[in-house]
Amino acid sequence: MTEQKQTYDPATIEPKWQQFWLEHKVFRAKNPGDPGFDPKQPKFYALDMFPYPSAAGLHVGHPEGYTATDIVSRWKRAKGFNVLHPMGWDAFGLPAEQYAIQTNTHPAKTTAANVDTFRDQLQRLGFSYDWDREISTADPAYFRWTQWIWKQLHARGLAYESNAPVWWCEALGTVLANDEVINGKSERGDHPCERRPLRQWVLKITEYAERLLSELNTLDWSESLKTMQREWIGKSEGAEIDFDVAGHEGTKIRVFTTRPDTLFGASFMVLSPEHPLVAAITTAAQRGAVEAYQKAAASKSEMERTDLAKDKSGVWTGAYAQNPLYPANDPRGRIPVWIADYVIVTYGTGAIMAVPAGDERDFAFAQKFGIAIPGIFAPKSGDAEKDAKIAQGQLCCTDEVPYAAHCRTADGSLSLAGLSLAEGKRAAIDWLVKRGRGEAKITYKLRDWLFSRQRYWGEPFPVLHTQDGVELVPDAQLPVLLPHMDDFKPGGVPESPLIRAKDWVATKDSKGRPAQREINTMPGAAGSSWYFLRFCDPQNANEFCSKAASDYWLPVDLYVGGTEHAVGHLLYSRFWTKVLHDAGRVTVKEPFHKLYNQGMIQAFAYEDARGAVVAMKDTKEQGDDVVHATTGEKLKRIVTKMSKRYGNVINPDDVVSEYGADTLRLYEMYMGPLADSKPWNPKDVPGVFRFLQRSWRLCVPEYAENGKLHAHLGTDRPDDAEIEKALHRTIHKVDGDIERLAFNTAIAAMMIFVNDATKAMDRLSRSQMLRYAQILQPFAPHVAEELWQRLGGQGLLARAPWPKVDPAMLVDDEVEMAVQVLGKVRGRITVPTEAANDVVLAAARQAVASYLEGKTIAKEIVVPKKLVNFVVK
RNA sequence: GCGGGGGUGGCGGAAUGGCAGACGCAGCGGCCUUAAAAGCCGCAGGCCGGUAAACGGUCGUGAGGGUUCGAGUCCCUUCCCCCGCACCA
Repeated sequence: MTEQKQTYDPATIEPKWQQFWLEHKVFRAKNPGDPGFDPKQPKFYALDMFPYPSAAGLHVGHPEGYTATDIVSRWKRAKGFNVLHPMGWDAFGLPAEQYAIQTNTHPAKTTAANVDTFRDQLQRLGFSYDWDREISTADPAYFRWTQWIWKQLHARGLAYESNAPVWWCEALGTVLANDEVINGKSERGDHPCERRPLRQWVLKITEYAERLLSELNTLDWSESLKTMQREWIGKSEGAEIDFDVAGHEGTKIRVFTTRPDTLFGASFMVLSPEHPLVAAITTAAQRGAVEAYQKAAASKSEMERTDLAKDKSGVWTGAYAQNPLYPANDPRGRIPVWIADYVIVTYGTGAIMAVPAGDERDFAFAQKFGIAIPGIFAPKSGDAEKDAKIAQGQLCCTDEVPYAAHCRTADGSLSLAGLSLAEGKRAAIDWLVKRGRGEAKITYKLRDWLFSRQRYWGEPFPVLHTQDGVELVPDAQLPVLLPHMDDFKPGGVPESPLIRAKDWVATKDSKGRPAQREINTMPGAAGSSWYFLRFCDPQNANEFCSKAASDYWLPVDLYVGGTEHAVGHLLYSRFWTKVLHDAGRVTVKEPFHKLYNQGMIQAFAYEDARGAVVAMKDTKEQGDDVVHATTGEKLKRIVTKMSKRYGNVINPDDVVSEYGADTLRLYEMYMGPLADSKPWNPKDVPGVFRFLQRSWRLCVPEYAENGKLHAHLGTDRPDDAEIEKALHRTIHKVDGDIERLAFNTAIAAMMIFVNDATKAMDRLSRSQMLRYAQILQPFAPHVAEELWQRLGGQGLLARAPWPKVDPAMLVDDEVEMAVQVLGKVRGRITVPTEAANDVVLAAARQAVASYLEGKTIAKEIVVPKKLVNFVVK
């Protein structure tokens, strides 16, 4: 007999099962038409936001969301669902190209290497992906269809070339989309950007603004995320109004306003400095000042412009506009036209009617430049002083208040007094429409999607520039491949590095005449805008995704990822899905039914008295404190992002080699609620490892022949009633907690079970341990599978059904109830669970008799199975 | 400034308006061991009283008020932190 120590050793268990799962394609999802596909089986599509395979490898943030969807996937499989749980690579993009420039390695090569690393790392974590569905956006077999979808957009008039100003980033050598620029700096790298006119491909996402907005309501997304999208789309309802310009017959300035009802209070007008009419209407006397202001505004970066937001600036053009409400000779209708940079050329019409009485910004401007502020409201709030100020235009009012009596035209055709705000708007618009001076108008902040980049490492456009204009590459000739190049350095404005691939650029059009290929490439978000579709049918060589496959799998039932894609990726994916829906290619209108944002995994760092973060290598523990290693200064612990600079980055590989993948998965789920940001605490990791070890120990004795279990688990024996009850409760709790993505409390429940079971070790039955392994499986699949096998479970645990909960096991015969007097617990009683109130009360009175003595009971409250409260006097 | 989320032990966090602090970490005590580690068993919010234990009292979920028999949870006021948007007419 060879007894040896049987320790829980993830390093041997985990690779064994990973290999088994992979080789036997255990997690393969069947599509309609596949052999063995069962149409009666319900489906579940659990999707992760696929990673950009960076050279740095996997970050501990990745497995957080990935573990969450994996738990749900494994649980759904056990519940009888056909589960689609795929993984792939968002492989085109700037970093690979930047890296290629630095190291002179082709991005295809580095990307392939990074993908291999990521795949290895993910496979070491035991995720139940269907690896037969692995896709990469940089794979020609994939981007062939990205190009094809782009052609669909083009065919529907949704892709066009534009020369409008776009965000140009000198440091990155490319243009960027609106959501890639934050406060005038690039999201990636934080480089300054500026607006420049360049020829670009643009997608008409604005045509879908209304649907992108209204169909948000059908989705199971967090309110905050929906709000972010709503605000990004930025719908405003109002009117456009034409103003004549004095002395410029036929010239009209059109403004957009959400408050046409305040037209009576318009006392000046503001054009953005870039407005096309500025030059025409500026008087000779003002020309110098106006041009100087325009020049200054143009040279200011967006950053500076917003920095100066507090202080209004502007210049009068010398021109006057005519308020359409007043007759031409009425001085109230003659309003000066200014230019100011608080009016943005790209929003609305780039011009506003300024109503200082009803708009804070206009009020501030009027005050600064001494422009009249005609009062237009007659509020009756009870605060007489405030009301008077508003009436006289000394105070700005943006709330709904009654209109002043003088808000009426001379002929009485428009009179606002007595109307509500909504009625006032309606009346003003009707009046303007009738006279051809304006119309109701809805405006969106959402801009069209700038869809080209001056870079090498992206999808080429299937576009030829011929002498007759743009010609598209026929479907049969897709994909248009990237040419091989050795030098990818940005070529500067406006050429992408592709311009140097002369043999590639020079080609022939369909008539055999010389033509040039489009040298811009698609942005990173192109491939990720439809990958969830390709996962449904990843190997299809004839279509981007068969309708049968997308009809079956879509929408995604659960999509988990970071909040950083709130407006970019998620909006673009919704847009493409809607376009493909309109084209009759997919049935769903929305791709992602339930979306869940995981929080960020942060880290501890230590800062000194000056508030500067001290790198981890310069700190040391001293008793309960952490001090500066050289100066000995006591440091303060803070929670911050993981950063190379601070030296507090946790590498998932290290955690796996020290504790195993099951521990990593479990720890990340145990840290706290999935949606919360929370710091990684290395000291907490052994806690969940110990839990797995205790789970192991329930089945495997410390010293035994290899593979041997506790003797009592070798035979079938009746289940101990107490343990059985605890087990059913645990299964029930874990079920409910997975459903609501509360993995931390599910794990806590299993810990309680293991603690109880450890104390009753010799009463455990094999059946109980098998069921425990089943509920542990979604969280810690390797150790669970190993225990299942050793216990002689039937087949593979990964394919075993979820254990049944007997509702009778969830109720006790007796319950303990707290007895309160005036809300304070003064005693406890144990009564039959279904005891009548009077029985409960009798027991309760007895339990707290000493507190009731000499008092009158004013009220008795019984909360069944919980407590009794006596209100006494 | 506007919008959203949040403030609970030494730390991460639990709590359908019903016994605050589950579970884990760190801490303390014990068992095991020559010893240590590991493991196992147990204790553990603060304060006051009690030689001590049992126990008893009292305070306690950022602060202040309110509703309620009862509030971490609901309402009002206020402070602080995080995220998003930011002159969008």
